[in-house]
Amino acid sequence: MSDTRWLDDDQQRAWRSYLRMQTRLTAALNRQLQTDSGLSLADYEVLVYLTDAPDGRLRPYELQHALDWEQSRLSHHLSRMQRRGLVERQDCPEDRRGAFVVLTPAGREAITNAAPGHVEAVRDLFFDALTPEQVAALRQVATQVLARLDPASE
Amino acid sequence: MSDTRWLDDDQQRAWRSYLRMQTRLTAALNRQLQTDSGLSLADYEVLVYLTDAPDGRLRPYELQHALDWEQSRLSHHLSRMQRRGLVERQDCPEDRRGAFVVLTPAGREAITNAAPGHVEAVRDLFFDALTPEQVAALRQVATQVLARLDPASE
DNA sequence: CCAACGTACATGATGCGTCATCTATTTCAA
DNA sequence: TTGAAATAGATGACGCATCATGTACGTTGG
Repeated sequence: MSDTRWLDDDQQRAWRSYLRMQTRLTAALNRQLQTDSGLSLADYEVLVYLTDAPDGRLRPYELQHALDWEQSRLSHHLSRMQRRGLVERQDCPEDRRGAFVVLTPAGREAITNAAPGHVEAVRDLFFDALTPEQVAALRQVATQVLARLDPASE
Repeated sequence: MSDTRWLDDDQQRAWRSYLRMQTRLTAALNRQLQTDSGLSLADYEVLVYLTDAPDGRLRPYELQHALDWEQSRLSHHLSRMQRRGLVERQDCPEDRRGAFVVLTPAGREAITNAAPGHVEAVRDLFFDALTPEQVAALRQVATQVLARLDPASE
């Protein structure tokens, strides 16, 4: 109840463009990964962090913070990846509540095979369409919006 | 097999920032809409287009092109919205394969109630974080990436 | 010491999105 | 005109994401 301040035409157009880019770009990247490697974007990100970890092994909560995912999303996702043989779960002796997620050889192979094509696609569809200045500007935009979303991030 | 050209550090950082903004921003907007109005972002977009149509009525394929959705996504989504009483389906006499989607009074009420809060959130989380120049730059970025994704768009 | 509280993780339900596939109708060309 | 192809739409299966909740273990203050 009150006079809502609507978006002006420029803002509307910018917003719609942004939404459309987002939808299409992630769809395209997902499709590329899926058809070329049988992985989803989410799989890919999980595997990246595991690959960079010592022994390909992390506590789920570490992964969760690195990915900025909800806890239950990660848990469900790890279950599916485990079912497909990409990761394993191990008990954690130091904290009996906890666990470890470990990259399996199949998981390591999957990310190794997937990475070149995915990077290629990101470059082709995104970076090659933009100037370095635009990339820098976009990064700045993202940073400011993130600060707005989560004032406590840093 | 060959020397993949990886992303440099700036590109990596920009890419991660972008992905994180995307995830968090849509999550925040979805949550706002959901808790304040019981609608999802997808519901909202469907209702917007229906509201702007004569008699609140469109052929599904028109809606599909306007939204830039896959056909089956729309069909499933309309089924869910129909189940909740937000829209109805009607037969189309001119093309017996086809149909109409019509806004119900409940649907019209839902979008009317939801719009101010949603616009407010978009403004607050997005536009208020950015300068007009940044908004223009982002729009340009989206346009270029979209052109890259779909050379035949226009 | 132990009760209260916090943390690590799992699970079931449900909505969302894609793919593959199916049906019905229209269109178009030989 | 008729058969092939294109178009409009629905549906089932399945992976993805969130919310609510549950369980087990650690931590801490009295």
